Amino acid sequence: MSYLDELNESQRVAVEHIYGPIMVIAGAGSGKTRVLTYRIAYLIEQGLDPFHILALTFTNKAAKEMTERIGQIVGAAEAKNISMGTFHSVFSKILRFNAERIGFPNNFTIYDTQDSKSLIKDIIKELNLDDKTYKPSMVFGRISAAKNNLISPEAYIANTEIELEDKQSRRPELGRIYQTYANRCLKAGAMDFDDLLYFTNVLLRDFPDVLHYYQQKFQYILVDEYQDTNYAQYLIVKKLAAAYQNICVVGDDAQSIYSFRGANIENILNFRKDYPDFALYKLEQNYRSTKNIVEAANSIIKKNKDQILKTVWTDNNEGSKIKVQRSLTDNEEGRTIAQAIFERKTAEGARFQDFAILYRTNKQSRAFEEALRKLNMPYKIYGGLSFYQRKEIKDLLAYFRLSANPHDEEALKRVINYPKRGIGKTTIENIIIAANRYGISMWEVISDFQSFPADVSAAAKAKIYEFTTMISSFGAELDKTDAFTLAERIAKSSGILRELLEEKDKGPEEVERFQNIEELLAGIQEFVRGAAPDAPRTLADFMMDVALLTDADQEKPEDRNHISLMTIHSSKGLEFHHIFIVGLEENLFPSQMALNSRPELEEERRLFYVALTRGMRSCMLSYATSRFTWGQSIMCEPSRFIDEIDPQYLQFETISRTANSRSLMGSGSIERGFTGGLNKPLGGGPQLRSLKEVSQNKSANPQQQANMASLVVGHNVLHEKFGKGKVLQLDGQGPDKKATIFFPQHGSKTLLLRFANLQIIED
DNA sequence: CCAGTACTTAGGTTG
DNA sequence: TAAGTACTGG
Repeated sequence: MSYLDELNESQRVAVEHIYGPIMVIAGAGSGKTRVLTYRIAYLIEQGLDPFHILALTFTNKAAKEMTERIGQIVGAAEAKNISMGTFHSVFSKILRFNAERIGFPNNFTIYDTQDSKSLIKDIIKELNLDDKTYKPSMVFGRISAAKNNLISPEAYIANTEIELEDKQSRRPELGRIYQTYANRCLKAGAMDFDDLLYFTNVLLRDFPDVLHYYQQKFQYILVDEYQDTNYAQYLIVKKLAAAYQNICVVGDDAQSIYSFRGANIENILNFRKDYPDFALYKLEQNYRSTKNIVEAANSIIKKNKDQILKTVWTDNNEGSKIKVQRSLTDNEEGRTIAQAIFERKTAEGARFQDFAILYRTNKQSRAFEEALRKLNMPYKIYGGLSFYQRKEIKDLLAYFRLSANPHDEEALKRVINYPKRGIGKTTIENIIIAANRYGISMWEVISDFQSFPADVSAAAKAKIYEFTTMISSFGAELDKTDAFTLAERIAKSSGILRELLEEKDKGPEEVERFQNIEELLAGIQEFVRGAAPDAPRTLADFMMDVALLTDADQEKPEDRNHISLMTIHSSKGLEFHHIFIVGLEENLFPSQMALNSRPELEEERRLFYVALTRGMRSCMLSYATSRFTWGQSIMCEPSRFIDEIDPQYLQFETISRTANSRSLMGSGSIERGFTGGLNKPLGGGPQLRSLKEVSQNKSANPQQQANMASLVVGHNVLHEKFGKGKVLQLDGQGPDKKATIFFPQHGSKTLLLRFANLQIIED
């Protein structure tokens, strides 16, 4: 089998060992995806029915990529039959098949986080609780944690330990909120993200025949990113694997970065207990990064106490050192990095997609966005507010949702008076009160005031009647009309399209909103077109997992020519030739909230490890000394993580040339040597001082080659003997790189940069 | 009931 | 800063 030759020894063993429980601990860049992919391909080539394979990934993107790669080996038709996807997407489908068993309609809605929080907020208000002690996001977090640990509302209330905990934090009503929330979701026929896992567990726990069915179906189970699974996920896998025990989990404890949403490293350790005769394989050879990057990353992860022993190494080149770049402000950081990318791209002929800017928080993207736009460089911001979370999209989707499931409370509240149709806040409140009193959904109240009297004026009732009639008429079309036709009709007759059309000439934002709606409709059209002619796709089909989609899923290969901007979290699993890890400041990265406990700080460190190991060839670390936060500029100290890297892998740059070079003797970037003494343990004050000393150190220790990497055609340079000149041409790579330079006094010269000792001059 | 305005308060990562 | 909320006057 040819593809097996592409594997190293440990990879190959992990692929060919197909029976029984196995765990693969895979270091960063060690070919983990390759092992998973080939393992599945191998299973199929051994004659195994793809229908019996369950492969769980962490992101939709990973699943899609894997399906494609497997398709290339065994054929797309076969690959399609594998149950592959995120926990959420795979099990939401299973839940739809079996929804009635657990009291849900099979067309249940999936509430996204926004929906959940908005409902919780309403509940807090309805229960007359103080919204400062009960902040929706905090309450949501508690409920989420409970579900991830499979604690039902009843169990939550009955649990004396939790009760005590909540009393001590002066939030004794959390249990009641949880119970109300769960009840309202049930009435609305809605599940939130955590419910998808929670109710899968309930389903497999309470219905042995269902469990048996899926145990037989999924005889071979693979789980990617096992270190990031939470208890609910762990238990699902454990139950499904119980019959055949053909389970393969792949993970890297050093890259566990999701404990905030319940991920549990214990799952890796538990594996040993659940399957005592398991086989353990370690993938330790890194194929992705330079020695410098691998070793720098090793030097930092070493500081963590909790980890499984492994030695990641590489055969790759030494590579250049990791540059540390200081800027004065966050905006200047943006310009500096944009400039650095521009220069490197020109010098090396790199492509835009070779670059990524990685940050801790989404809001940091702005400065880079602006700087890149000014330099006319294409970029794409991943994450942040996704397409499906935009207001106008959510509004239209709410109509779709209501058509499929009119009990969907959040959707109803969202659009019952949008566009404006004279149904006011009081009316809505009174409907909710009535619904709660009768223990039914809002929809049941408004569609039958006769049976369920509510304190609603006759005028309002008339308007509501129009509304319910409209929604019902949409609902009646669901099975008869294809998704696109119906979607378009809804957009029109709901009044949303008209509303947006009217506002269109107000400004560019309004235009964009309108275009977004058009884009959504176009997407639905494509969805319909992709269907087999005998099985037209309905809007309900489209809505099935739209809540689980993210923007990354839409990306097409042809529009990859851009610099990527994303959080480190979303960069997991990706790789780029050149990465820029920015905002390396205390209180930002590591995050302020993580400074209180060792485990949290270690998670931040793992996050930094993940960031570093995304880089294939080069890496730059950047920080600013001041940053705009909440409308004011605050001073920042460099992150402790910079100090924690063994300094032999680092190279310190001075202040960026964009804004400050002029004040520095009129000459551009000046390399300063690093004199050491930075490798002290934690503590901010002294760090800052020593970094300042470094940048003001006049006894230069030139690292000219690195500096010259940024040299581009058109630059003005200064030469010791020939004076000022202009770069006309660049040839050769690495140490052999040479430049043809025109010197007004001496004519054109071709010089090896290694020896030329040039300085770049601004303008 | 609605629209416009003044005021408050965030703070983080994802399916 | 920016978004979301509360209040006020029509």
